[in-house]
Amino acid sequence: MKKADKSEVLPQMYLEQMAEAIRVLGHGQRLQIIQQLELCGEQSVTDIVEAIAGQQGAVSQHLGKMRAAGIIAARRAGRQVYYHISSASPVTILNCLRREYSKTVTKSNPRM
Amino acid sequence: MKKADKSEVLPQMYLEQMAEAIRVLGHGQRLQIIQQLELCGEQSVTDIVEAIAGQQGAVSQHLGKMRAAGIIAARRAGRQVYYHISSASPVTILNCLRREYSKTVTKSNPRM
DNA sequence: AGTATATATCATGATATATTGATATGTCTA
DNA sequence: TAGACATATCAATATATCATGATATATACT
Repeated sequence: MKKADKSEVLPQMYLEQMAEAIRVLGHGQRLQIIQQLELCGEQSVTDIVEAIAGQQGAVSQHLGKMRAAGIIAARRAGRQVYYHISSASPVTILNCLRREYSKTVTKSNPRM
Repeated sequence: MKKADKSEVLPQMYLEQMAEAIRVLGHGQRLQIIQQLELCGEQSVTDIVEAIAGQQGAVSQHLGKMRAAGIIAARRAGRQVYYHISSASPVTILNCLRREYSKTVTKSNPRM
């Protein structure tokens, strides 16, 4: 097992920003979108709307939020806008959680 | 439009639960706590309160939330309760983001 | 020009989460 | 037992996030 990289403790301000980034991923439908993009590489908004059976407006807002966070990026082709994952982190994080998830959920502990 | 291979895609319900788990980490002070525990291995509530300069009640609530999510665990010793990280995911996720963070932030793209 | 299509944005009510101060619970020690 | 200390919980309010329906913008086509 690899020894944790004890690189310095990050100052609270950075953690705040990281927390913000994490929160962007903390939404079921947004994870669905990430999964979809992971699977198909690139998809138009309409593709995504269909794939995850969402509402157009809502999906567009999710895409906007994730784009603002740098998680995904877009390219316009005619009237469609194609999105793709632009950062490794969501995939890494999802994989990490998929792994955690497959384990039996560890119970917490006795009441105190 | 590409047809999604549904077998590899996690069902929305799981994603919803994952999103919930992710959201627990999406909070600056909670990341501070994780970092502190990562650094010190085990700490009492008071230790943590001091280390991150938080309010006792708030810190206790954060700890409770993270414990409920299985991220950390606790052990009582006398009147203190010592917490430690009990799941790899927060560390993995934090490292992942630390890595992302060190890169120059990629700008998104033109207005559409 | 006008119409259809794709996407983005806005306004808002509903819900969730955070923050704070106060108090309750549990545990030790004199 | 009382009193101090450590932790947890509660209640009230503030703030953030979501979902929805409506509308705006951008592009293509005729």
